Amino acid sequence: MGRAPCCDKANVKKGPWSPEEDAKLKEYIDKFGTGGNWIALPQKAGLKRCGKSCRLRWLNYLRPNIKHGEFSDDEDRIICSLYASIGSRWSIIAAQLPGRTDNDIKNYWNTKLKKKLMGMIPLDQRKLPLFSSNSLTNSSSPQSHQSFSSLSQLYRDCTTQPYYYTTSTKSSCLLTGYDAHQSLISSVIQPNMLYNNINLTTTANHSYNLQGHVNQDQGLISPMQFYPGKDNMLVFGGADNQASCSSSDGSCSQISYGNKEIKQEQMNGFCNFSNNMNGFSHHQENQRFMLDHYGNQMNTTTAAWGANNNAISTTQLQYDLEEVKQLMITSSNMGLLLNDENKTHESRGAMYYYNY
DNA sequence: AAACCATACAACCGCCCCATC
DNA sequence: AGATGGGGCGGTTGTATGGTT
Repeated sequence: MGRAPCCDKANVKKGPWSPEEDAKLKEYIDKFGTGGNWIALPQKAGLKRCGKSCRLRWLNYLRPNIKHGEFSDDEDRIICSLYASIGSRWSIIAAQLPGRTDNDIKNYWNTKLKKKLMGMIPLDQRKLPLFSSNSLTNSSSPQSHQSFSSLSQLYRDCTTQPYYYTTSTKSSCLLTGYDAHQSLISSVIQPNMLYNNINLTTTANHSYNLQGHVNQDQGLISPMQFYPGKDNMLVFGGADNQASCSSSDGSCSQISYGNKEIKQEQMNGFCNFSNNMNGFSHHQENQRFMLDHYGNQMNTTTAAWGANNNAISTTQLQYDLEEVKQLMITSSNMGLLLNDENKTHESRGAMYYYNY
């Protein structure tokens, strides 16, 4: 048995609001407020509208200081950045943009911004290519501890660096890289977890060692939050589990991506394997890798987040557009990794929660 | 000028979660 | 414990507007 409707659907007006209705609603709320009861409000205000419709009209259009019109570049950046971090939680995003409503931002995202960003990512880069385990094991030794004072360092160009770092914190690591075609790939590596061919262990001094395991016919399947879907649409995460493929011979015809099954024809470039020991060498020329972690700095953010959902660390917003573009691809599964310590592996939209 | 089409935006719907009574 | 209402979301629809044929 479903819920009782909030109003008599047959006797309420629907469709666009007239100026008279707007005036009635505004006048009533200006005088008496909402009274904390939207359902009863329309009758009191003399409106033949559903309470929810009144609420929506007020919140999205009539309340003071609503900003309409073009979004600025700064607003674009904030929306992209937050979307990459927290997914489609429009109300939280709207809270960072004074005068903008969640509905406004949602519409803007769906009709303009998403397309704008898609246009910025060339088709041939919308792929998730090979990330050979060989590239890890070819590194002679772990690098010295690498700490990051700001998230902007996340996208440091590691062209001249070896392919992994150890980190000095207790969080998981985000491993990202580019293949020979400059396509971005990314993976979350969790402590003491054999992840495909890569193992992350904690050392005595609480640093992490990231070790690749040489295996002739296996590579790393990247649990990306972004992959090329039908009609070249961007598809963002939204799954319970990371991508996985148990095939050991590279003949995987289907992989699971959370609750989605992605068929071979859809995942061209998504799942790739190194089939020979020299798999790395032919990528070496243009390959760039970097390993980063979300450590103490993000934990500070976590504390703020826990106290106030709207408290987004400003440092998280200081990306240039290029970084935002990459964030779109890389960070949606990491953004909440430490944002809410009380939730574990909850799937909601494009977001992941992990608990350590 | 009229018909058609694409786009942007406002608004609605159904569902869910949570707080309150 | 269950009912109710507020708030939020994704998805969708309706309408106005502007461009093209």
